[in-house]
Amino acid sequence: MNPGVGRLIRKLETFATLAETDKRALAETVTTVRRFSAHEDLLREGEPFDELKLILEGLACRYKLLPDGRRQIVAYLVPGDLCDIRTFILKRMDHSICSLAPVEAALLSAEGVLGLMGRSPALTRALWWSTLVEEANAREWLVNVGHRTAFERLAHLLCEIFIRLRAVGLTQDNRCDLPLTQNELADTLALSLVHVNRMLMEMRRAGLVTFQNKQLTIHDLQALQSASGFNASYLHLDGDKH
Amino acid sequence: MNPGVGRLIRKLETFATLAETDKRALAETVTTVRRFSAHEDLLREGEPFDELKLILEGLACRYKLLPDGRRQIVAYLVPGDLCDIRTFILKRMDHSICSLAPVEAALLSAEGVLGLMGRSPALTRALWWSTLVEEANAREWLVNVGHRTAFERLAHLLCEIFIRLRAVGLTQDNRCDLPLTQNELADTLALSLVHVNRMLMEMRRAGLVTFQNKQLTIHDLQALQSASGFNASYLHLDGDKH
DNA sequence: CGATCGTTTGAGTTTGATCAAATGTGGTGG
DNA sequence: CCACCACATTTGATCAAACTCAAACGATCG
Repeated sequence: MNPGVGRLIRKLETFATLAETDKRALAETVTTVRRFSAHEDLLREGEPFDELKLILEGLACRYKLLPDGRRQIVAYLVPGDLCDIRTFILKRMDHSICSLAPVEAALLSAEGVLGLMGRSPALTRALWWSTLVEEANAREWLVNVGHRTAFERLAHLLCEIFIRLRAVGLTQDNRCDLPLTQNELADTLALSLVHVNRMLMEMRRAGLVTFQNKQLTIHDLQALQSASGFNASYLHLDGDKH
Repeated sequence: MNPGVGRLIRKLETFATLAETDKRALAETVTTVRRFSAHEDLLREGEPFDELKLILEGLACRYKLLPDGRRQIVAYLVPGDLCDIRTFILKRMDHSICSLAPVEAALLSAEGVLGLMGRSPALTRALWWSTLVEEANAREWLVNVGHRTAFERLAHLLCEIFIRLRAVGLTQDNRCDLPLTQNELADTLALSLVHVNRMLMEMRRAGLVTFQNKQLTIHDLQALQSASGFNASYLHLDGDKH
């Protein structure tokens, strides 16, 4: 079985202990692994589905387009995240998903996962949990965009990204790969590209953060957190375990 | 059984047909009905729980406080909405819930609902669905606050509120009671009170909307929708039915 | 070695915030 | 019924954060 599924299972197990049989069965729903290049849509608004995508490697985002062509990125997807579990329930996506860097995704049989959910309430609840964590994330972003200054907003986002990547083992010390452009940060934070750039420079000058060549280095996480009012609890990385 | 539960059941049934026994059992989890006055917390961040609250009457909101005391309202709750179903899963609330007007809420036995969910996968999925609709709502608000002008933002919010209230039968023609202050609109839209007032006046002058004495009158819903780029699909009021 | 994409810098503008004060309204108690 | 108070709305004036436009600079790549 593909080892990438392990990240998903590990994530779900921060919430609930799953039976060995469930874990094995989940891993067996993987049909193929597919690669996407950067800036390719993994899933488009309103599209049908017969498979679920699980991010194994790379970085992707959920986004919404406005009539005038501007884009709001509403979430990031890191390895271990499921793209479209909500299509089981909602029938149509109200947003699209796009790779930011090359992505490797496992395709899970929708039928298989549905069947599994029918047999395992524990798994169902674990998947429900994962969507609630995303909801909490969206709410925090709303606060971020609504009530924080540009500097705080950016600092908050960088804290979040770093800590999420650290949780899945994708950081080294105080650094991580972050295949984003300043433009994409702007689309996330609802700021202009120019202003994002200025805030990044300010952070660099202040010795807080360096973001260059797709590498993010956080020189003082503590300071960055308090500068942005960051509190990781909304990420639910520790225990919601019952 | 309390008739107010009917609104919840009707809402859940836009998603899935529920068995008669499930519906009856759900209604029977109601232990009491409790009244809250305006501006009273129904549920505070981090609080324990042993009951679920279902809004029967009135208006409430989810909100988050910032260290500096400013407040972001992140959702409204109307009759038929459950306050805290996510505490089953998340264990701790990462936000609080407060009444905006006097509220009547049914208290459901948490134990009872949990038991019911254990026996009825259909109900579990219906409740999951209801949380996903809230997530979609939060994402749309993120777009609203991030990318729309003050005028559009306010127009969009008024469309949403009106259409949600209409869906639960709480409008008369083009009017509805809306027990909100301009200050609360400001906390929702991440605008200043003064600016919300100016936008409201502008809408009134344009003959689009009147909002006075806690009464909202939408003179031209069509125009208001197109002025704000409103598209109701994120509310999932029609069919996600399988 | 252009070409393309991303970053950086400067100058001027605008949206919406802040501060301050007037006006309106509803409720309470004398 | 009136005086008063608290709260909500309205208006004006000033200010600042972030935007837009424009252009230069720097990498990376075929």
